[in-house]
Amino acid sequence: MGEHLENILLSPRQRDAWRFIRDYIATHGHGPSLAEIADGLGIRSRGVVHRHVRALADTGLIEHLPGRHRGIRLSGEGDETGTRRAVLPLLGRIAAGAPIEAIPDQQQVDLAEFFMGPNRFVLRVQGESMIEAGILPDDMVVVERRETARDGDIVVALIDGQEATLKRLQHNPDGSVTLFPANCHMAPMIYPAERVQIQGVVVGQMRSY
Amino acid sequence: MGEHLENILLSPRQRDAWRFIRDYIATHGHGPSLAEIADGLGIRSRGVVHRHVRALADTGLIEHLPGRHRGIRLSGEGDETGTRRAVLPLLGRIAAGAPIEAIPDQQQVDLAEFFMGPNRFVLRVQGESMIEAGILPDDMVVVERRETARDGDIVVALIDGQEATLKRLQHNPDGSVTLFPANCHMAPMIYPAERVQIQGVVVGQMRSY
DNA sequence: GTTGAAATTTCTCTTTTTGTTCTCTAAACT
DNA sequence: AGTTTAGAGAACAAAAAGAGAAATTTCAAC
Repeated sequence: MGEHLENILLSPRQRDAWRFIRDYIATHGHGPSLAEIADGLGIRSRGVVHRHVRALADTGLIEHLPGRHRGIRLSGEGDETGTRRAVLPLLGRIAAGAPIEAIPDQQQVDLAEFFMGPNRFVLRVQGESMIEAGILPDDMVVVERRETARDGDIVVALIDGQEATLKRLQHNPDGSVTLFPANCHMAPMIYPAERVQIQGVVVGQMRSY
Repeated sequence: MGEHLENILLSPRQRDAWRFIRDYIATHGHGPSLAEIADGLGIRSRGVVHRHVRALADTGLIEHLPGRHRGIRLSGEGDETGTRRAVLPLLGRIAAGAPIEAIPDQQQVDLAEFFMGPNRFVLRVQGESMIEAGILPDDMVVVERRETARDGDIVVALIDGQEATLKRLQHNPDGSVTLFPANCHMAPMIYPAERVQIQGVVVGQMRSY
């Protein structure tokens, strides 16, 4: 266990950098250059990035080999005692015709990366209106709070300020909107735009058996 | 020591602030700034918020690192480094007929609790064989490695040691097993037990839009 | 090896954001 | 009366973040 990472607190920007570095290493297999981090974060100055990197190294989150090109590595953070890093190995594709043990090159799926984001929340689904979109009763949907959505998005819509439903959205040329259920036994509903208030857009879905 | 008496010690406005901070950290992964809290509570003065925050810190509900930007974190949470707690607020049930903001008393969904467990891994789904069970192509399924399963379980099955598929399992009286696709365009398949090797049971499913 | 592009480090300076400390006001409650 | 809770707003201090440039080192091609 070693180092206590207790009293550290990353600033938002440092967290951005840390996220970028993690993703970069996961994708490329080696560390990013300062310029690449800068580019990834929309920073124009490598000096700024260097400051962030050093801050991250101070916390122990990364290992920083000074002077080396791409001298950034992730430092021992995988192996805590089975606690709650929401990470599962990704073994590959099912129906691919290979025994599972045989699949090499394990990636990892980070549930946090998969689902977390600003202004997101979870709703439990009631009813079968989206069943043909693979959203079953009692599933959980991850919703990002937003007031507008694009055609085809699955949205949480509030009708007349009263009834909240999960439907697929489409704007009509005449200004009205149509809410499509994904269920052939239910009819689409057309409303004037004023009566429909978008509360969020579905960005994820999960189910536990 | 005797500080679990939160509800008694907090003034109404302090409780508002406490709730806001909790939700903010849950969704954003880092603490709010005083201005953001002020905005969230409809307060125009950061000084007022500062007073509330300090009161909350005195009760021990939050930890307040003085001077630091966004230096608020939930006490007892040593993490918040880069390993975001995979936690989202659960707002309630959709199709329940209430505006989302109105739902009180937020629970939290911990993605780790939801999906993590021993011997679990993730597979990306290929093909439409389980589409009527709400498992679509490119979904991820969480599989728990197991060699036996019960009737009705969705299993990862290896046939003749060659082809891995996702099907619903049923044992037949004669010792054979039937693998049911959840797709009316595909036929169930019956195999002698020796040809079918269970590799795991689906315990979860997730999708990202 | 030598060389030169690419990368890292170290500066200084500026801007933006945030936190802290005031004083003053007002309502609600004892 | 006095006390508690709450808010507004101003003024200042400090932290965080960025720009840009110069100096230095690494590293790979030659």
